[in-house]
Amino acid sequence: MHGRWCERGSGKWWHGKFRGGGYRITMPRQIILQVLDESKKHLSAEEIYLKVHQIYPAIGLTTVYRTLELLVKMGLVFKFDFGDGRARYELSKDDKDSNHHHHLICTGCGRVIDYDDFIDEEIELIKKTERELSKKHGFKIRNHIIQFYGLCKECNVLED
Amino acid sequence: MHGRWCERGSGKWWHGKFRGGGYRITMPRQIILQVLDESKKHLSAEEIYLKVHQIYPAIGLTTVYRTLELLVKMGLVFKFDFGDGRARYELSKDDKDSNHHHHLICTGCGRVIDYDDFIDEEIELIKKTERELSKKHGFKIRNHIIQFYGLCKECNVLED
DNA sequence: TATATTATTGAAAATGATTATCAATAAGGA
DNA sequence: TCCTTATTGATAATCATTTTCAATAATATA
Repeated sequence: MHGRWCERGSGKWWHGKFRGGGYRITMPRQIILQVLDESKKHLSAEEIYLKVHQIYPAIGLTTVYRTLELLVKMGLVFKFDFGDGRARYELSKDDKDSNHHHHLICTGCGRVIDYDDFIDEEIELIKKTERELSKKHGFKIRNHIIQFYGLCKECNVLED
Repeated sequence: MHGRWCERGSGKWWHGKFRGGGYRITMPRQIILQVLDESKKHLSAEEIYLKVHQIYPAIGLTTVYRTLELLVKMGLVFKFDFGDGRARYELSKDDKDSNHHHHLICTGCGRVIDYDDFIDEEIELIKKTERELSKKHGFKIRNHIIQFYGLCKECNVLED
């Protein structure tokens, strides 16, 4: 259960981040976050717009883009690119690495497979690498992308 | 030394791949590959076009795009996206993992740092992961992207 | 080597995702 | 409730990448 998007008073986990940044809590922003929260998949701006539009038709595509940009800047949302010309967005609740995953992309048909059955090793290594890079280059690392590219079973057959 | 792009007879390492695929070896393609070969950095289509244009002004931007697309399809070139709205291209000579590297990207100013001083573990783990994914999902993995996102030293200071 | 076939090319137009503009609206503080 | 100003939505503008199509040039063939 995710709770109603319109709960009074209490406010959502992200309300503080908004207020702290001087950003207002508006209907479009609430709905866009709701949509992102309810769909675990990486949606394109247009897909988000369509879902948002079903809940609250008055919201325009421009606002969706603007809000996503803001959310990315705030670190609440992560923006991916799978090479098909449109960006994908995903809520980046880094609470205990839940729902975190990497991607396996078929360059033949564009299919994207999420995988999250990392070996613990992988997570350990990422953390270690982050620490090293952070130290060496003075970066404050916030996120990472790991994507493997190749041909899926079907596309493999068609190949040469 | 890279040799002249126009060597006779002998032909370049990629001639076979072209002939085998039924693709013709043309001047634009030779020059584009030359430019990619001489510049180790990830260039955008426009940047490639400008360099190509200096060598052989008759080549148009369209051809650059088309050729890059072909090279990517053939697996000779790899296409990256750093989130600034334009794709980057890099020769993917997978000869002994030379020149292979990962990226560290500043979401503040867009700066991109390559790093290739992997921990041995890192390479091992990637290979292992590739094997596992390959087996589990039936993919024939050809390449991967690993990118860390964060704020560089300068942008870090400006932040909140 | 000359010729036929057809992949490739370049210029210009089209596309499609994303961004800027600007007047109207609504959040949140006073 | 009123005021200030962030936010919004419709439209137009951008800008990277694709498509179109007639002209050209790389190979195969004679």
